[in-house]
Amino acid sequence: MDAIAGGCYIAAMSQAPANKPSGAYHHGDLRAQLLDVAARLLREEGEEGLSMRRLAQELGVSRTAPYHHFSDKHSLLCGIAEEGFRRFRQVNADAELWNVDTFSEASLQAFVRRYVNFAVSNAEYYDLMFGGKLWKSAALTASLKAEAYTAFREYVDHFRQLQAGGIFAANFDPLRYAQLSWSTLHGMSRLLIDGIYLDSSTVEEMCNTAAAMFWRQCRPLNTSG
Amino acid sequence: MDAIAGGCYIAAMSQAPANKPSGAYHHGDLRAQLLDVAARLLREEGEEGLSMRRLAQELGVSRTAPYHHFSDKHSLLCGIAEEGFRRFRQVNADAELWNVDTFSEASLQAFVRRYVNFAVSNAEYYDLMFGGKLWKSAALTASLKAEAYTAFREYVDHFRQLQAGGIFAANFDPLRYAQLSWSTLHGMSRLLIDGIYLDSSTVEEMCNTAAAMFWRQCRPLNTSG
DNA sequence: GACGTAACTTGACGCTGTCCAGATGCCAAG
DNA sequence: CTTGGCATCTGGACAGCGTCAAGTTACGTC
Repeated sequence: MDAIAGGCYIAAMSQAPANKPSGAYHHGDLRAQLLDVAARLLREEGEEGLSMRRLAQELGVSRTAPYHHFSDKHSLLCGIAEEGFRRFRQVNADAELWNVDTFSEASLQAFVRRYVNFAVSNAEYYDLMFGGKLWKSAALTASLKAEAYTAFREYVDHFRQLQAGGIFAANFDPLRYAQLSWSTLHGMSRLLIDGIYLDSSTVEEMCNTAAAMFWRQCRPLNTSG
Repeated sequence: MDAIAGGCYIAAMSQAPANKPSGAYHHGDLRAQLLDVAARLLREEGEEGLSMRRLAQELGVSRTAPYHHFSDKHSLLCGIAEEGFRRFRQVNADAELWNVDTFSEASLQAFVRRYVNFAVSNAEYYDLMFGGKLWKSAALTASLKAEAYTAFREYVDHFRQLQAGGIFAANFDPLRYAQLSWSTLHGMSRLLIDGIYLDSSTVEEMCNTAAAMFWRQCRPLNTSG
């Protein structure tokens, strides 16, 4: 018992050691591992597969050890969501996609596919990032709130910049457009994740149809009234 | 105790008595009341406010009494969802809305508003009807499955009939269109319910924008290519 | 009045999140 | 080297959960 608990028997050095400001004491970066294993449990067995006790057991520590890194289960979930937003950045990140000069229906298509693909293949994060479980609780971690707002602001900003570039109709409202298109993306993702669209073979076609709809919606009308 | 539990002291006759095949024995239609109170608990305190034990206590019966009407908690939730679909019917029901001769952007507007309004003001039902909690479990009640598929088929059929009426573009795919528009409706509803769109004062405007987008999407293009 | 059966109760089991009081082991100051 | 402080970790305990098994009540029907 002493021999096991005593040393840093789990390699915490495989990644850059300067990455973790205060990890690697007894167990070796337990906090990061809690987040990882928790996400894995969520992915593999769903919401009910994750319990604080089992999480601890999975990592070979006592039931209450996780509480020294997360004040409660809610705060652990916030931590997972935060990690999700960190991964989510790359969906919005590709500057070329939102380039004013090259922006086209194909750009929208690529973006829609990216978004839905992220949501589906990171469902365990997506659920927490944009699900009522955390948001309805009204007690989001400050850092999580910041991540979330940043993500949405970036999304809206893309449309603002495109409009500033003059490629949208004059009465185009970037904020409204962002909300609406995000609703569609979110709805598609949710229905896919939740298994309500059983037939996921048509996902690509649906993404293209969505992109076509977005494209049509953001260009000037050909007829008036 | 005997006096209370003995008689049908709760009026089960206020509705048509033929409605319930096997209710009103000791407690007086416990099954229906379980569904009602469970929905109320969900509405008032969220998912975590509903437990089988508390539900029983709330109705003044023993912990396990509910298990004689629902085999487990999952099946109770299915029952609630089913009731939700029963209430949902009126959203799709208005035949005038889908009348081929009078169909217009205003019809879509009215429908979108109806859908979102139903979702938001029946959130406790909506969550179960279209949420992963039940659908991912892959063990839906047969009756619930039937209700759900009927609801979606009716929705798609509206668009099929409109296309048969010749008011859509020839290459218009009713199924794809139904999936996509439903995604948008579902996404808006979820974001509102989950408190991610904090500003619900712009809901009406968003609904109108969505209807405009749907309308634009289902009419023939003015330009080709 | 007797009986079958639906409705209900009580006790128990293992699980959960979390509080609490202590134990352990590292780092830095004396 | 010793000492103290502190982050980390531990085990016990408590209330609550879903649910199973066995027993009890009360009704409708013969």
